[in-house]
Amino acid sequence: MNYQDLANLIFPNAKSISYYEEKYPSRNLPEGAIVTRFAPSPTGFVHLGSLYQVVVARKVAKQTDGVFFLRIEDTDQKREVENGVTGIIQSLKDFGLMPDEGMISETEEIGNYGPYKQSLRKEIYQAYAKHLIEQGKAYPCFCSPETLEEIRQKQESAKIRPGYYGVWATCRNLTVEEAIQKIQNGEPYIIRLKSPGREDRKIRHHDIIKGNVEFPEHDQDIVIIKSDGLPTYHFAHAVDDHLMGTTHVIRGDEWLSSIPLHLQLFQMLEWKAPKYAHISPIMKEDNGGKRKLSKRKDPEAAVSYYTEEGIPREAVVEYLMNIANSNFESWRKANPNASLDEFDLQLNKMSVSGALFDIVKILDIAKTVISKYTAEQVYEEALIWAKNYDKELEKLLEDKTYALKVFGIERGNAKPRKDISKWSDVKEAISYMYDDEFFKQEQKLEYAKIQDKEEIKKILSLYLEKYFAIEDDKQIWFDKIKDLSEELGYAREVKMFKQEPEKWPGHVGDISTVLRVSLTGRQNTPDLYEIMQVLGKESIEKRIQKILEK
RNA sequence: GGCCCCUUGGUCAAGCGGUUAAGACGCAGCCCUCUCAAGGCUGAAUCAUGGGUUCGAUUCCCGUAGGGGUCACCA
Repeated sequence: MNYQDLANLIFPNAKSISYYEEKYPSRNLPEGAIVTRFAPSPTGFVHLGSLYQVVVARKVAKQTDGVFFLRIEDTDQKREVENGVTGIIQSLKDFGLMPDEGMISETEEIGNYGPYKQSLRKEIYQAYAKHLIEQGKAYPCFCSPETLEEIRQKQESAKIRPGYYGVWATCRNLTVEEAIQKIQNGEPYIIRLKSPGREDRKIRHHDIIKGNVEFPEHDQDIVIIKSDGLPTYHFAHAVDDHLMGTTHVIRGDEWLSSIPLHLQLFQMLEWKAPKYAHISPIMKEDNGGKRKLSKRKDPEAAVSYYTEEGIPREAVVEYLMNIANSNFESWRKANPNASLDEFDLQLNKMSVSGALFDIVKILDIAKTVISKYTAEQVYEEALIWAKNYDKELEKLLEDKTYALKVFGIERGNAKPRKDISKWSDVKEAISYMYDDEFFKQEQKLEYAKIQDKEEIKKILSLYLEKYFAIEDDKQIWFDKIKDLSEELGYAREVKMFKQEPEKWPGHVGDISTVLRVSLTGRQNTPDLYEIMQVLGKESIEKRIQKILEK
């Protein structure tokens, strides 16, 4: 009886590993091409931190003519969520971050290195587990969860390192005969790695982001195949990333401490280990302290939050690029309209410590992003958002021709307006451009310097009678406002007024404010001339008339 | 608790033994032919702490404190 017999007894039907090595040959890619992946559990939920990993991983793959693929890690059936894969793929699609290879729907996939869903790869893992058993590098363990718990308690009370290792790993010393006997007796078991590591020795490793790190060798006999026959994360990682030709494992830094184990796994399987880049988490301020952005506590942790708020996805991606490489910001300033593809993202420039999440910064980026949109784009995006989240806005946008005029105000020029940072800002920003909405709130107009009702009426009626002509160009329009001011005894230039303020009751600005408030209900608006052009003669007269009548 | 990682303005950060310690967001002020957003200019604000090493430390080494991660048949 030898290891071979044991292996055959445990996995009688497993194929030889050479079958898989031939089936998945190494990729034929240009020198320096990076193969990366996103490997989430199918919970349907995509965390901002995951999106961050995707942005980074996909970018480095793309810029080296490599491959970015999506692998679903569903080896924990307890965590299985209905349509979990769909949710993930939808999020990637929303953000324009679809993978080159891997799962593309709940059941479909593309690429030659599949299946890309781990539960479908069961026999592959078993083949490799068998291979390890044959070499005496893995063994069946018959310890029950209760036994394991007892061991842990003994270790704890003795204040020694917990775990299944060294003298505590009783099953590693079972003879082949004993193991076979137990299996034939029907005792349940799992497969453990026979770790060759020693805790008193150190390993050194270079992580692309974290730099040089030193750890004790891994010496735990970790589980590689669970009682359900599926592999644990660690084993699946080694097998999959080897077979799928991953060159760079880019993942959250909660995995950093698994490095000794993962390196050991690759060594025992006699494979070249991939390079690792451990990304620092995105943090959140929590009364004084910092903590990881949390799915439970922070709505902004869910990628769906940005969709719901109407924050353009481009802005989120740009923000993430910003966190990834701080030189992105100056690149963007120098190349305001360049595609992200042109930016060269460097993994080794990524920060080693976690950045605090900054919604203000995202919003700042977002308003710049939106300012570059055409009126048509703003309309389309706002409408899509409105359909899902704001029926009133959807209704306002019904008249597309008019909406395009509204969105065209101060847009498309060299210094486009920057006052919308999310689609949920739109209704507030444009509502007064619609008569129905305007008249709803028109009764509570708040004027500024000039408050006197009669004076206001005087200004408005004179303007309407003598100075208002919709066909005026901007210069004439403004000159007329000045003339109006002068005729009413106000300073025609603000500067004149500032020099001798006692000489006048006010200046052009005060007069135009009266007009602005009367026409829009607000003291602050975009360019009044453009607003009036969009409003049109009829609406303007109606709005002013209403005030004069009161 | 063991092991590991981290620490520059309020926030993101550049820096890699000698600098007036960049830049961005935010904040304040000024300017910009009418308000606001934007833009331009100006300003306030930073090297956690104690020891070394060195002619000289933000930068290198050690300790301390603080923060984070990890110690499953979860990923």
